Amino acid sequence: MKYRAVKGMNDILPEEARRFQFVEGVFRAEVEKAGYRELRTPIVEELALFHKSTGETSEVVQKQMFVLERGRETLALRPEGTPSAARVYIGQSQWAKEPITKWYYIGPMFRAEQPQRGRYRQFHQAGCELYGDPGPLSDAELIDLLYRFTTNLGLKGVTIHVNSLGGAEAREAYRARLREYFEPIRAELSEHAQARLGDNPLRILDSKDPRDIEASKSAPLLLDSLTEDDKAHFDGLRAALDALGTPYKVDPKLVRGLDYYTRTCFELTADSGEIGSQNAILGGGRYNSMIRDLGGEDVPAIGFALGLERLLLALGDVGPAPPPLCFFAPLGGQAGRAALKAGAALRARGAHVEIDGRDGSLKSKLRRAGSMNARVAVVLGDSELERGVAQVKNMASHEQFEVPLEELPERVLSLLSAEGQA
RNA sequence: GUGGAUGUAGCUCAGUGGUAGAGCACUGGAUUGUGGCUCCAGGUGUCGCGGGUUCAAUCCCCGUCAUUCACCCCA
Repeated sequence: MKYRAVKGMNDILPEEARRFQFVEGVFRAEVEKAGYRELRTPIVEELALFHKSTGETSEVVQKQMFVLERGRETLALRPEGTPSAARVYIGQSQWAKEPITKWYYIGPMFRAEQPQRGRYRQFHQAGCELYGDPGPLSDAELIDLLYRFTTNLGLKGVTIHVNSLGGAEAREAYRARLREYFEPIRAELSEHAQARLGDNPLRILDSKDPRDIEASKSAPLLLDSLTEDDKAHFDGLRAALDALGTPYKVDPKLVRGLDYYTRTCFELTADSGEIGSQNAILGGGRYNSMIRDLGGEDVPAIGFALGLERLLLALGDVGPAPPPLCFFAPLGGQAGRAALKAGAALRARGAHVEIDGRDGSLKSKLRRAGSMNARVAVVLGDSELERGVAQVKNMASHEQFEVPLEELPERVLSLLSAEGQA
C-alpha cells in the first residue's frame, strides 16, 4: 500500500464515527442545557497566540507544535481550543456585549507526540469556556456538569481531582519556596526535574519518578501558600460541591501542564474500559489572567477540555441500536426500477431502506440482508410485477406475505415500527 | 525525545533452514427466486523493505521503515 494516514493521525471508520456522534450528541445536549453555545474557529492560528496563552514553559508549546511556515507568516495547528476562543472573545469585545459568555467547541487538535493508546497527533476535544464570573459557584457548576455528563453516559470508575493553584501572587511565592526546598537536594532529583527547577518547579510535584516522589514527600504544599482570597475561593468551591453532592478528591499535587491556570484546576480520570495509562479523560481550570494577557479587558474565565478518544476508550461499547432496516431484493431491471421507486417512497416517510440492485442471485442478496440485520426484506421479481404485488418477508420470524404494491409502504412501515420483532 | 514488543491472505493469527497454512469473511452450489445452522467447491500472498550468512532464508544475523505499548507530557 503506497499511501497511509500519517503517523498518529487516524481514519475514523463509520462504526467508530457513530460512537463519536453519539458522545458528541450527548455532550451538546448537556452543555446547551447549561447555556453554552457552540463556537467554531479555524484549526490554524498564528503560532504566537499559543506562546502567549498556552505558555512558553509548557511542553505542549516547547516541542509538540505542528508549525507551518508560509511566506512571512508562522502558523500552527492548534494544540488546544482555549486560546482560539479567548482570541475570539477579545476580538469580538464580548465583555461589552454581555456580562457572562458561555461557549463550547468540538473539534480536532494537534500535538506532535509519540502516539500510544489514548494519545494521538490528531485527536478530538470537546470543551467549554465560561467568561466573566470570578466566583467559585461557576467552578462548582462546571465540575458538576461534567460529573453529570459522564455519569449519564454510563462511564464507570470516574474520579474528579480538584486543586487550587492560587493566583499569580501566591504561585510566585510558592515557586520561590519550592526552589528553596529543592535546591539543597538537587542531586536527588531526576534529570528532568532538575531542568524543571528553573522554569517550572511545580511540575516536579506530579512527577512519577521515584526519586522525585521521595524528594517531594515533605515539600511545602501549594495549598498552604494560598492568599486569604485564594483560600476563600477554594473553600467556596468545596462547599458548593458538597452541597451538590458531587464526589471529588482534593489532590494537592495536581499540577497541570498548561501555564495559564489560576486558582481552581481539576482533572477527571477513568479506570474502566480499554483506557490505558493515559487515563485523564478531561482537564480544566480557571484562567483569570489570560484575557488580559492577550490584550483584552481584565475578565476572569474558567474552562475544560475533554478528550473524545479517551472517553470512548473508557466507555467501551455505547450508542443506540441502529434503526430498523427495510431491504429490497429486486430481480431484473424492471423490478430494480420498481424497487427504487418504492424505496424512495419509504425513505420519504422516514424509513431506512437498502436496495440491492446487483445482478447476483437472490440468495446472495438475502444473505446480505441478513448480515445487515434488516428487519424486513422485499422480494420483487417478474412474476410479482405482473400481478402488481411484492413478497414482504419478516426476517426475524421468516414469515412472508404477498402484498399489493399500493399497500407496500403501510405494511413495511408497520413491520419496521413493530416492537419485539428481533 | 527514550525503552520494549510485533510486522505472514481482505481480517485474526499459526508455521518450518528445503517451492506457505487455518479460522473468519467473500462467491457459487446442495435449494431453476428465499438469509442466519449444516455440507461441498473456489481464489488471493513481492511471508514489511534492504543487505548478509547459506547449496538453499518467511525462518538465522545486521540495518531500515511501519505499527503498537510504556516513559515523558497531556485530552
